[in-house]
Amino acid sequence: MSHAEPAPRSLNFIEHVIEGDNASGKWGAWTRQDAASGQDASNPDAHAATEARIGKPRVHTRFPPEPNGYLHVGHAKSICLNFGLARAYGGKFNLRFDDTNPAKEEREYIQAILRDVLWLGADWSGPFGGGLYYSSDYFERMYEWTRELIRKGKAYVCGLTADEVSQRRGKPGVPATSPFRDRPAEDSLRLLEEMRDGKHPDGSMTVRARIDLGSPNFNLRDPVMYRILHQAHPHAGGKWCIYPMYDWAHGLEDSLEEITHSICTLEFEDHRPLYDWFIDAINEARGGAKGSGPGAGLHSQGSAKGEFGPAIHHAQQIEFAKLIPTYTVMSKRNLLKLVQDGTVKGWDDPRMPTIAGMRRRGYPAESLRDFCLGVGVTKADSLIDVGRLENAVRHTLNRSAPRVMGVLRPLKVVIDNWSEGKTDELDFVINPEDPSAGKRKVPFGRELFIEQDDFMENPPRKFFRLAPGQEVRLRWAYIIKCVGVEKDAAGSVVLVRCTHDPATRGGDIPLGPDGKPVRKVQGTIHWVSAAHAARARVRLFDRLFTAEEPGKRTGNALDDLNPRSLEEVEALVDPWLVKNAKVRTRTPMETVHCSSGADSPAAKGPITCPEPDRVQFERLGYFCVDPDSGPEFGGTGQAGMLVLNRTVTLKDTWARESGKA
RNA sequence: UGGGGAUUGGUGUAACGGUAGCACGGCUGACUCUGGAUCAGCUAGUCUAGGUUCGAAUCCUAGAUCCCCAGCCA
Repeated sequence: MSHAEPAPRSLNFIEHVIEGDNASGKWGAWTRQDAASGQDASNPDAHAATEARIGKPRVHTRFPPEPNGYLHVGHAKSICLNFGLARAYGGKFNLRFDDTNPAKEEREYIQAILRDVLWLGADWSGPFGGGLYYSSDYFERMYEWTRELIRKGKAYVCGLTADEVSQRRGKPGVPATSPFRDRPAEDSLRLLEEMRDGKHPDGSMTVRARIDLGSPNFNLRDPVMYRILHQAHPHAGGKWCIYPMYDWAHGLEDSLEEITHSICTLEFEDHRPLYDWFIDAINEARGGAKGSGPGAGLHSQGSAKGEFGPAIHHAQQIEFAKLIPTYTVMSKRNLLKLVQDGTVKGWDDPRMPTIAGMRRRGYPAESLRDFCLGVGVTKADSLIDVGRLENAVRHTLNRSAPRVMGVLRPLKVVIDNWSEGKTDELDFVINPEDPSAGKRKVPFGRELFIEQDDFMENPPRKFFRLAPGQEVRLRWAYIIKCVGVEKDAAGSVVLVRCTHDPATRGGDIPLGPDGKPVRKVQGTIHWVSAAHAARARVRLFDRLFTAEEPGKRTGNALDDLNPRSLEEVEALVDPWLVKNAKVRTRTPMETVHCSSGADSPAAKGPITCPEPDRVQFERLGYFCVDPDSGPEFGGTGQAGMLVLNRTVTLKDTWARESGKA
């Protein structure tokens, strides 16, 4: 063992389960037919992945969002996990809308979710994609299965109202009750049909599973399978007025899609016995092997066996702890409230922890993926320092973002020994981390602006910036020396007079006879030329909440809102931005394989996504173009207006140190 | 009080009876035309009490603490 082997990445507990399943052959192997279904056949990469898949152990995951809001960073973790597993094991990943409750769901959310999932790179019809599905496309089958369970004596139509069910729920040790539990199957079958036909009002009756009214697990106390809801559905339209409950539907969806590993969050752990019960109940008196392996799924054509047909597929559910970052709220209820209250300007407000918000804020998809990968997967509740997400963003952007100079809070500087009207063109390194990015020119003149923070009349020790009598380097320009200040009536410095050293053009200090620089200048500050600078409206964001865990104190997260989460300043920026920066419209994917064909909102055209250009303002942070900018910047705002978002600051050890003092 | 989960440095996460490791943060220092980046070093941990064992984060017993569940939400 003389040479170092690259350490294999340690597996998380879900990967251990999968590797165990693969070793034992639990889920069988991909067949030729199975391996390609759900994918875009015209994609050559998909074809290659399909060929590679045939014969390998099946790993099929899914991400099942309800379209009742925008996706947030917690969903991003689930997407990365599920898609990442499919890719790592050469399997497939489905996107499935869990659209069982039309009261809360909207088409706008469907579109937003498609955009966000694709933006993150979880391409459901690409090489590792299994297609796009809607639970509502399965309603007919679920209805048939419901009839089957009634016929088997495992379900019944219950005439209790919601309040009555609640009153009769029982307590630990005290069983629930229902007077309708022994209703004859023929009666239930007839009532179910009437429910479907719209003959009964909302809330008047439900279909319930006959399981165990005394179970210590309340999910098993005859849970509701169907409720009446006379409401149009964003995907199914007006076809239904009864809708399946999530608990009844979810395992069936996984079954139909032949999902192997159904990954969800911890709160569904004690629903698992219910899902298992439903599948077992359907498989009772059916043929074929129960419990595992492909059954009567969407893509297989198993021959009918047993009274009710072949056994259906039974996915394995695995639960993990959801992602909770500090200083943010994750519940859709709270996020929706922020939007409806007008606390933020919409689901994609850059302060929101939504994927759309983070994209608009300037976070690259790659950073989100790195972050999600980095936090790991376990069953232990964990609070993730949101600074970790910000670090991931800095890490990506440091390598990729072009540098530019801009002054947020301008202070005027006049170079006394620079002649009026004279302009110099200086070389500016576009990205020191990426020499291939090259150089460009930046204009310099007699009047400049620097950052107010970069000048102090009475500086503390170790203030390596501009101060009376002190020298500083202007980035890529000249060494200047402060020779005087002018103040307004209130005594504030409004203008700094300096001289420049012509021998330091480009920012280099001349070398002495010994080959060493003749003097040392500690500080370098950024600047813009007053005659050339462009104006920009810059939005500076702070955390939306002031508490690590919003709502921990009072129970209401909104009590911890940060009243100063947004500040807007008029900045002066490098004119280069005006010609080069914009919000670009990307088309992440042209074709979409979908269970419901041309009826799907997704099938109505390519999915487009705004992707803002990002830059680093040297010494300040990363910024991106906001769509509130004018049309010339790819936005929808007032013509000529450039609006920038501060994505994240640079690490600032000076601010921390000087703050301590 | 019934049921279901969880507990390893400040934070996140490995180790599956055999040297408690990694990442982030923090602290030093080097380097630097961004007080950025980069590089090097340091820092600090098995919830508690018993038990089994040559050996326990890991197995057993008892306890503590935290999270989830009693929607016709998902």
